Amino acid sequence: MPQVVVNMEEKRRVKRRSIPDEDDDSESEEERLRDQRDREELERHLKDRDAAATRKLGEAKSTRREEEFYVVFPYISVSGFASAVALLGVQKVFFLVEVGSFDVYDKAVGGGSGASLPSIVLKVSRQEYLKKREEKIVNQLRDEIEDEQYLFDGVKLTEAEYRELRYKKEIYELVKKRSEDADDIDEYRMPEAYDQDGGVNQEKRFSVAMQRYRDSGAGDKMNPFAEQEAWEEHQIGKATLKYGSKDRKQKSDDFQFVFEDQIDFIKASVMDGVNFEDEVPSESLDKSMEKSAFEKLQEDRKTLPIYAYRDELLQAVDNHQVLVIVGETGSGKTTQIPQYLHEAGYTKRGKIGCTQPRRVAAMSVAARVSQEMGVKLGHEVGYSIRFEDCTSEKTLLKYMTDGMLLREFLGEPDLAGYSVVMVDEAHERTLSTDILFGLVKASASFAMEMGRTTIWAREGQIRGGKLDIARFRPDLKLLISSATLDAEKFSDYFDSAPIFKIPGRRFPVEVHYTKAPEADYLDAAIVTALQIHVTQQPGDGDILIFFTGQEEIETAEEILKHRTRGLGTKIPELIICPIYANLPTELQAKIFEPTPEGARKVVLATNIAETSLTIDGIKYVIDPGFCKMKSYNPRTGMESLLVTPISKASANQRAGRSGRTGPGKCFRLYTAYNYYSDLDDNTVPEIQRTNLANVVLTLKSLGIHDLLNFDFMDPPPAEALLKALELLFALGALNKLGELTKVGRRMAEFPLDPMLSKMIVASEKYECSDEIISIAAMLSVGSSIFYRPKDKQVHADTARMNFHTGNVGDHIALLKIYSSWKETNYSTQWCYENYIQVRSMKRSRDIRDQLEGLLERVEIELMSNSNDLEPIKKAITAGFFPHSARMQKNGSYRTVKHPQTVYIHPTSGLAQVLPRWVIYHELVLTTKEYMRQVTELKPEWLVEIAPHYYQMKDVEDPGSKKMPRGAGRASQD
DNA sequence: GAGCACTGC
Repeated sequence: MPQVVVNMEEKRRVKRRSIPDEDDDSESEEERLRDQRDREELERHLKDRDAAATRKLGEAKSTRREEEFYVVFPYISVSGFASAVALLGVQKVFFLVEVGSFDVYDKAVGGGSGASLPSIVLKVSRQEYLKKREEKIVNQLRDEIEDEQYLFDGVKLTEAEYRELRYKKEIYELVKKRSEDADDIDEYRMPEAYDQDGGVNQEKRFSVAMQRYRDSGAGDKMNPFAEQEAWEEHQIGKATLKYGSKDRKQKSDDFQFVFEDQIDFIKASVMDGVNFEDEVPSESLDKSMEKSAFEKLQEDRKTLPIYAYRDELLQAVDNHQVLVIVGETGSGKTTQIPQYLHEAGYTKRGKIGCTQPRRVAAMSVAARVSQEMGVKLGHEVGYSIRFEDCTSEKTLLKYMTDGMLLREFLGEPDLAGYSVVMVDEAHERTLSTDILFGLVKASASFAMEMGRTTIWAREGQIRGGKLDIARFRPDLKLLISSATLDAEKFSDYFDSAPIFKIPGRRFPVEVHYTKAPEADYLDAAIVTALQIHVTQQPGDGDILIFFTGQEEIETAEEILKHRTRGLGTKIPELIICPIYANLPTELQAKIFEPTPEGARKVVLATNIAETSLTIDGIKYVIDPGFCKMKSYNPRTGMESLLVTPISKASANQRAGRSGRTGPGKCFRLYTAYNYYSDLDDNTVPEIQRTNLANVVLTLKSLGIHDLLNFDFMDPPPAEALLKALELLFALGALNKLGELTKVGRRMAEFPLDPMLSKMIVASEKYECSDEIISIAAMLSVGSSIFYRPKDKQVHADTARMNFHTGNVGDHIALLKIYSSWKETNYSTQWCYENYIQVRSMKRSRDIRDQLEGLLERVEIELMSNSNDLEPIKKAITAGFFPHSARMQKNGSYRTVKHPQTVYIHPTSGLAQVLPRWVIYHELVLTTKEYMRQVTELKPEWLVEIAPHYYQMKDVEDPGSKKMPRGAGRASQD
């Protein structure tokens, strides 16, 4: 029976593991010793093949030819074990693994007896194993190759065909010779029971074995050899031919691809499937056909795993103010919980809000729930995302993006309209959820200090991390839903809030690791994909490979095309689908097209496929273990994108992508040891690696003064906070006491970086708000405006330079782009002609519209002054004066305030012009320290606009400035 | 002569 696991018991268990010194030493000591033993075993294993650890390509590859390797037998019986030992010439039992758990090494057991063993990993001799495989090659190749002999004589071959054939022949000779030498084939015979003629007819033997395997099905645990056979078959298939194939040429290609360059995987664990067998009961299917769609939806609701927990859940919500809900994918938590709460009457006291990290999620979930409730979207059920508020007075269930709720917080700090707030997907730890948590907790602990009475706090009264404008809301329920890993952490953060667990529904996923680290993961990924493609039935599932970015995806695409080119029908068709966020939308659609019969799709994706979009039909996931991650250096104010190893949470998320429509497999291009010891448990939360200027402004405008003591779940580096405070002070958003000024209050209204907000606020003075909001909108869509296809780079670049005539600077160029587009009545054709991405332009139009609305709110008149660029540049300077740089003699630049050497980004219109003084939008660290989006300015503007920040000595002639201190040049020189 | 993972307001 389902049960509420509210749970001190559960908590204690986990505590014990993480804090070993606590009360029960004996057990943790034992655990520690066991861990150590496992570790030692593992390290020994690693030492055995230490050459593998090299980063060099050649060496790493050579390790694939090691003399010993490991075979995994899951669910094996004792007799099965004995047969396996005999069959494979086992040299050593390496260790035992419990299947069905990630904690392979954690839970490895020492003994080998017992009636039902868990999985066994055996160390076998490669040579022995090869012999066995080769015997099969001989049988299958012989006839075909002999058939082809005549080709050498009569027919003129192409070079490729000739080599192919020769290669095949060589292998044949080699194999034949070896099996003749080793006249001990019988030693490797399949066990008698599998061998109807007791003997020599190898082909029959294999087909019998294969038949048994097919009959028994992959998941059949009654047949101890089923999985083993499947595994072997897979191994054999990888190295040789597709079993039963009639296409000769295909086989030779297999050799070309896989035999030479094969990657060995160890199946290490299985992510258990949960409840995947209890789909809609079949007998109810017929009945439901007759019912209305609405009734059917109601029935579907009852088949969700969460349905069984409905009453307990409502009880738990009733009893606790904060509840952490652990619901795995497919449990139905996002759609059902708000409905349950509504049915239980919570909506009588106020709305139920449910936050999502992504816009599409908020929209689609709302649409689904409105269907289930039989109401029109936007009435009782609605959603609210930026640019689109689909709610009304009637709305009771409101799905929204987390950033949207944060914005609402600004206008309504007690969330008066809500009776329940549910933060979904909290484990993703977006910037907004982290801030929301801090805010809610501050208000909750404030409530606890003040007791049960409802209290209005007077503004400014309470300091030290507590809200001063929030009203205590003892009736507000907070639900936090998260994936398994983080639940304890959330619970601890919210003063041991109870945890409610709901099982999910997904299919099991086999996880395979490489035996040795792969030095070139791009190549390894491609080889693995081809291995899968060639050896597995087409049509059984598509492949998803994770890469770090566009460039990698493009090269992978080329290599794949190159390797499959000219093979025509020799291998099943392979459809290559690249996907990344910057890919034009019409090309993105390709991945959602169903795979044609007899073909296989291979999707080359960035992280976008990890959470943001789901592709049906994926059965194989290849995970090289890297992604690009933004990091921010608060000291230099420099951002950079670094290729970083992913976290365990990420790796599991990726693996799970293969088990959405059926059992899946995940091939990790790193070793199990890497996984357990090198990968972090969780990705560093965004709040710890980003520029906090906007966060600080938001919190300040909510009346939170003491940011250094604000209770963040994972506090950001103090340096980043101080840097943000310093910047806000310089911009005039905060006064010397760190309090929000009038300027700051206006700035906080804009959903932009504070420097952009300041630029807009300052545009009032320079009477050019119309132009400035266009620039701000263009700047905030970022760098995806220009479209630069590989084959038309020159055209794209000349098109771009057209906007730079007169060396007006990048900001003005962006303005020109926007206004030209507007003049063509927002023409798509115009965008194509100028190599500009329509999507980005539409987005900047949306942002601009929003900003225009907000101008009214902060009472800034929309004024245009397009003929004179100087006021526009001055307004930009008013926002970006801390980002000034001066040219040095060698053409590099030096930032004025916190001196460091930087360069103009080559894509800038001013890259060749090199003005004496520039102002830049952002610093990025790529191959060099670059300033992106640069505009020329007059140095005296700095002193005029920001006298508190610059003095004359900062901006005078470089000649005097560059001299060392006290070198005798007075500043008046 | 570089190179922009992904969200969100």
